[in-house]
Amino acid sequence: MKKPAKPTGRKLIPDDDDCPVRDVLAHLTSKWPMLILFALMEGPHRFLELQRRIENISKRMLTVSLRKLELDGYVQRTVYPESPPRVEYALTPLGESVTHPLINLIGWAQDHHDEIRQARTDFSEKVSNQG
Amino acid sequence: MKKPAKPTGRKLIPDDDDCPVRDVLAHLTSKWPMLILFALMEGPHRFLELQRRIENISKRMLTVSLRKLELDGYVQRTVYPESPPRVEYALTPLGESVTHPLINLIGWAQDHHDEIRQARTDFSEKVSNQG
DNA sequence: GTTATTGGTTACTAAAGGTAACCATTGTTT
DNA sequence: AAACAATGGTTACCTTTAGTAACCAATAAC
Repeated sequence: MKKPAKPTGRKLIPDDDDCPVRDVLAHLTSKWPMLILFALMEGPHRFLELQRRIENISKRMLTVSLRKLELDGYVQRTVYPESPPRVEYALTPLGESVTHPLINLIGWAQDHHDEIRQARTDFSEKVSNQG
Repeated sequence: MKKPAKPTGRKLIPDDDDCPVRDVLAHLTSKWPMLILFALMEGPHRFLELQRRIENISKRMLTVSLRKLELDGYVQRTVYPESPPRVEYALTPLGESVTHPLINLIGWAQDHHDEIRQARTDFSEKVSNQG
């Protein structure tokens, strides 16, 4: 059953699967994947190096996030058959490519962090004044 | 109890609350908030206009996402005391400002969407070949 | 033989995402 | 008058994701 035509405006995005916002960015821009990509910008890292580098990330979340980044082609995982095992994670060309728009966004966030925190304070005060 | 000094590398980010990635971007870049910001770039919208515009978003998710955007100062909510009620959502200057880095990111995602889907296919094949 | 290192996995709980039904108000249709 | 639609939500509920702590096998050092 097709959806009935909606009266107002046109669709913002054609379709769930074809929508880069939903399909690409939601994977990329959540908390841990972004921090992992930034760590890897400085060169390949081993698993526990990444964990030590990114405070407060658990092994599980690191594994899960790295797998997602590998799945989408941002990160290359290389296992060296040594003992204890050595596993290196490195950016692919696609991963390097995406760091540029992400760096812009990070820069914006740093520049406006105080402003956003002020907005949160103002909002709380406004709400409590209104009852 | 303070954490013992970690031996390898320095911290990527000083502290959870001071980290713009965790504090700013994770709020901003998830699926619905980004789509809402893009809709509002074309001008103020009413609640149900937004819902019709952004396919598959429920009223609850729209409310929740709009409240977050309002809290962080990206969106201004204005109630006109009419009946039936009229509520308009519009970008603040901060909200307009953040659209620029977000548009870059969207552009990247559109340009590389096929590449990412190919990477997913390749990864699935690689995994199934390895057993 | 206990400890530490490696790179994870498993079982579990807490939080967020998401749906369908409902609400009060007013205006329009029957 | 009764039913229906439109407004902008809220409530109760279920599902999916995020996140934690404990555990694992293999090897080397003490």
